[in-house]
Amino acid sequence: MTKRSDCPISNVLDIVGDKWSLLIIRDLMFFAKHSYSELQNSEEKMATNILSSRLEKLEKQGLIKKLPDEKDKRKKVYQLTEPGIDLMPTLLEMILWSAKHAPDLNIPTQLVERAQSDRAALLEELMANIRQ
Amino acid sequence: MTKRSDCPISNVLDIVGDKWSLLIIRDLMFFAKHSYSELQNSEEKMATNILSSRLEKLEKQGLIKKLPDEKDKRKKVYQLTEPGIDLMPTLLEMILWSAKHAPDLNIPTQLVERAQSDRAALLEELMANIRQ
DNA sequence: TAATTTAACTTGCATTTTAAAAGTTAAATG
DNA sequence: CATTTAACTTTTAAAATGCAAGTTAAATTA
Repeated sequence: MTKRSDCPISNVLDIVGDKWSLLIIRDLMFFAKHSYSELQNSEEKMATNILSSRLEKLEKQGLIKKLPDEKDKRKKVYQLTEPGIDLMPTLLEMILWSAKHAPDLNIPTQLVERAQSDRAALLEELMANIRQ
Repeated sequence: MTKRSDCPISNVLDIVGDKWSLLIIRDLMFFAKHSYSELQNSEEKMATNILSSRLEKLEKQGLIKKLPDEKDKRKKVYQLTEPGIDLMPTLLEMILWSAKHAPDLNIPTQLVERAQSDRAALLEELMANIRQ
């Protein structure tokens, strides 16, 4: 999406403001999915053409990078970049919002409790963990 | 949008995961816009039919409420509900992301600095301010 | 008080995006 | 060597979006 304004929120939405991009980020972030087929098999079952176009956009925007898989030449490895990893706080806040307002969902309770008691350290830990 | 999974992130995206909804929330939150025409005139210039359908959806989801304007009977007043106000931390994180990764935009510097030094209190203040 | 303007929409239609299904290509496996 | 797997691409239909114009009720102006 082309830039609509100089607003910082609008800017984020121009990059990941659709139904699917943040679910790809989620899968890379919380579920350690790194291949096309793993991403394709996530619970929400996104169409392959959409997955393909979103990966391309996210790569172009610098949120992920795509590397050849050394073990299996058919495969590609998708990884978060630093800007991608920096979306962690935003995603965490979405989880917390749902924990509060849609408590019937699959809420990662441990994470929520830790976020309430020890937010900064939790984030550091989660993000460091992805970088490793 | 119909519910795609029990994931808390997916849940938020089902509600506000499009190009426009969070800009409406932003305008109610940071720019004290409360009428249709004010929302319509925001920098990004959303089409009136889209604005109309998003307001309807946000109201149905309980993030905003629509009240008659007592002073001008032609007008409606749009207000954030508590669930809507609770999106503040998510929007703040988006601002912080852009402050870090797209520093050429219109970044509210005061807010960013305060978020870094005093996040919890800042959020309480901003949210209380909307409730008033 | 009649004419005009304003606010909040709705409608119609063209364009763009998304979704679903099937097809392609290269590499790995049996 | 045949089959399967992985990562796509293509096709076509359906849905969402964008733009322009139209509607209705209330307020303002002449």
